[in-house]
Amino acid sequence: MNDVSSTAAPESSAVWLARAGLRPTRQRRALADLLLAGGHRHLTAETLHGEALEADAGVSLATVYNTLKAFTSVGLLREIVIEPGRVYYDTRSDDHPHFYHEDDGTIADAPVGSVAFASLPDAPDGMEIAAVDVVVRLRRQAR
Amino acid sequence: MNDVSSTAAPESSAVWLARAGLRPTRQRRALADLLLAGGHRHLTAETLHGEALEADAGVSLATVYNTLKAFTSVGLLREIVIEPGRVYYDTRSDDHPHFYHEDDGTIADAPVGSVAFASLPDAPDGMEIAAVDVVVRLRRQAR
DNA sequence: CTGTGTGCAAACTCTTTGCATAAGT
DNA sequence: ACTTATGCAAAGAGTTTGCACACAG
Repeated sequence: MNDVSSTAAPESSAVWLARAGLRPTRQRRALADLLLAGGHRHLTAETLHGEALEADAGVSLATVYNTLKAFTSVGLLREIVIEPGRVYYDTRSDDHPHFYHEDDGTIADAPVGSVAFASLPDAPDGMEIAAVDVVVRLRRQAR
Repeated sequence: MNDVSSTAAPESSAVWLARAGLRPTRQRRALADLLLAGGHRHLTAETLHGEALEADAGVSLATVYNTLKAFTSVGLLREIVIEPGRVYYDTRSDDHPHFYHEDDGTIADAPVGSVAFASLPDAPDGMEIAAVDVVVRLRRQAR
């Protein structure tokens, strides 16, 4: 199924962690491997913990939370807040739009370049725009 | 300041409720009055409950939650999800962009028309775009 | 009257935290 | 060795829910 070993990895989890100045503990490497596997992903702490369990990574839920926060704070991940009471993490950390399927609560990247701004607001005095979150909410077409 | 009167006087909470087919109970009228006062607003259940207490409206927190949900489901309000674990309600229920001040967690409407899309993604097959949430995250300018 | 809305408190979900143990440098 | 990370379980925040009573139509 999903072989996590270094065959196709664009970059090893060790490098990924080292670059961010994070200690490459077993758990972090395991989580990083899971995160890096299969391209860009959107997942919750619970989801990742579930995957870690399946992969016999031996990582506690608390550590998953800690690690996701750590990864986010060094710019490796990005938080996505769409549903109340649930935080998604995106392995793509740049500013890009998302589809949100209201029916099943899943998140997906919108096609690259599909959202373009004709204009953006000026930031108020002394402020600057840190990011522009765009969520395209989708629902099943009424027919 | 903020000119609330578009053409007519701010409509009464009773009318507002009736139009939506909601029973005008004392609590709902009180909450609607608070919501309609002072133009468009962004608030949380806790905030509104606090205001209700100050106004001696005699409304429980549970009822505030129920009422906000009820108002939202009939299109009177709109949910805004920006911070994990906290839901904001917007008295403006149309699709419009927001400023989010990361420093203090406050929300404001971005100037009308300040955000315009040059392009929007096509909805996947069988789907349609229900809304496009745009949040411009602001932070204090680095100097 | 009849049914819907309200209030209280307990329950729930997701997330965070304290502290002892284990692992990295 | 010394420091930082991990794991467990308990605490915390925000929100939801069950049930008895009150009120609107």
